[in-house]
Amino acid sequence: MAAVGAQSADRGRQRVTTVSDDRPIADPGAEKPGEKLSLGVAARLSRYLQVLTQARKMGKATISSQELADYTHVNSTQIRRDLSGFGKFGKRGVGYNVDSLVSQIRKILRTSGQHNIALFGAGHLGTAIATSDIFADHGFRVVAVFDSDQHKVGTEIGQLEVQPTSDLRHVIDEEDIVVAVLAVPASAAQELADEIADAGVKIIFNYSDALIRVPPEVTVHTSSPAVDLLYALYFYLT
Amino acid sequence: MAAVGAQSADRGRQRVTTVSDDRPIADPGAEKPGEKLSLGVAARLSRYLQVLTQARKMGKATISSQELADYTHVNSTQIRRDLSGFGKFGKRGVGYNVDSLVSQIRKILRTSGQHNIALFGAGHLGTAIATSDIFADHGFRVVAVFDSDQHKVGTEIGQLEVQPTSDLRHVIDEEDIVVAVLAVPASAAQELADEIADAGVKIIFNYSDALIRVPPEVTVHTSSPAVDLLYALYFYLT
DNA sequence: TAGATTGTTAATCGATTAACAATC
DNA sequence: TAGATTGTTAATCGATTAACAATC
Repeated sequence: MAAVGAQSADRGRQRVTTVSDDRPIADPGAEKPGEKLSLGVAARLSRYLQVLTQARKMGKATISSQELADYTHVNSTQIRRDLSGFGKFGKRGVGYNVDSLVSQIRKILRTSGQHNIALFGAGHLGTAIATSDIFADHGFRVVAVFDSDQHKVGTEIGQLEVQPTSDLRHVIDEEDIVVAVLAVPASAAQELADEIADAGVKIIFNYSDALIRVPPEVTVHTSSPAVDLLYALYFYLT
Repeated sequence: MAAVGAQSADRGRQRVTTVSDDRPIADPGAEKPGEKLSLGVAARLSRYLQVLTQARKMGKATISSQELADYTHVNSTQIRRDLSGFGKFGKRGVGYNVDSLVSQIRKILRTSGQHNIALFGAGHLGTAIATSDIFADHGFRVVAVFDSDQHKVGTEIGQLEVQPTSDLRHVIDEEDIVVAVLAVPASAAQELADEIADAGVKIIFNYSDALIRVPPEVTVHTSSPAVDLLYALYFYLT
């Protein structure tokens, strides 16, 4: 798993271990819609979703747990087990319908809706992000691009006009933005993160290599492709 | 967790549990240098390395397991446990020396050396990658940039001249390249991956949203920030 | 039907964590 | 010293997987 920087968000998720709990004992294997997923299950479901989305884009109608296993490197038994906890989504002898599995998993992850994101930094990386559809494919819409460079403010990226960073508070409020993507130099990251967190954003996706401190209610996910590579390399070298 | 193609790499690492084994009983907790790390341990060590590298860059001399836990969202006990399996790297009452922990983990992951990587695609994303030091900080050096667009060939990105994709075989051979980074459109990804795999590259880091099929000896890691976001969002929404 | 693939069980193994003595 | 933090234990919990009946 790409060390997804989201071991995070583990707070308040203590599992009930004592019997003194007053709720009925959960039917094992049948996940309750109200129950929180474990970190591992949520991570794997996300991963299935990634491959399914790609597969759908390429016109694939059905996919077997074995194919999914080939692409995700998750054991096929575990995939079937993960899915069967939420319903019987597959057809024996055939596999899973790609379209319907995508929407099932989205429902489980409660991310069926659209989410607005704000992008900070209109350099090469910011431009690449704003003009690609990697976010759009998963229900995220870049609704604002900010840059602190006066020369970039007012220029267009994709279909968006670059706005001055000083306007962030207003825009975040107006557009109901929960996610911010940071494509800025490391030197600017912490100060910007402070402002963004203060403006009410809950998830910061950090592409800089700065260590960012945020209040406990905010989650930072730092992208680090080089570390993912190190991890992959380890298994190649050994 | 980053599910890089290595679920299968877990073999031969069975813990000695019965006494009927003819080898001496392993000192539990002291990992053998010849033993392969489990997927989880390797992923977490990579993650520690990421934070440590950032911390070092910011001039931090020592770090406690609790601080590391705050940044990585891995339990502090587990961090100490992971590390103590390889030696006593910390100082009680003080913490871990950042510099020395970086080199210890690199040693454990066997990625202390320099690795040459080839970048495919000289668009915005490719340019962002080539001009950043995210890879350089972890011992990866971009030694070649390729693009199939004749207009881009010959131009300079960072300190590298863009080369025609048709030269890839020669360059990969010459420069001993094991890792390829794909920053190309999805439509070009599979064909390019075929050529790259055929030229002997073992790890492909895919930034496109194409599903890529490769021979078994090659590992594909597909970056998907949107899915990482979905995952983070799940824990925010619940 | 025959072949393929799911859904599920049962057993094992590894991950996780609280707690605390050791010690800087 | 007193406070802080590591290293380690012991117990529990969840993840993993082979195997196979069910069934499309």
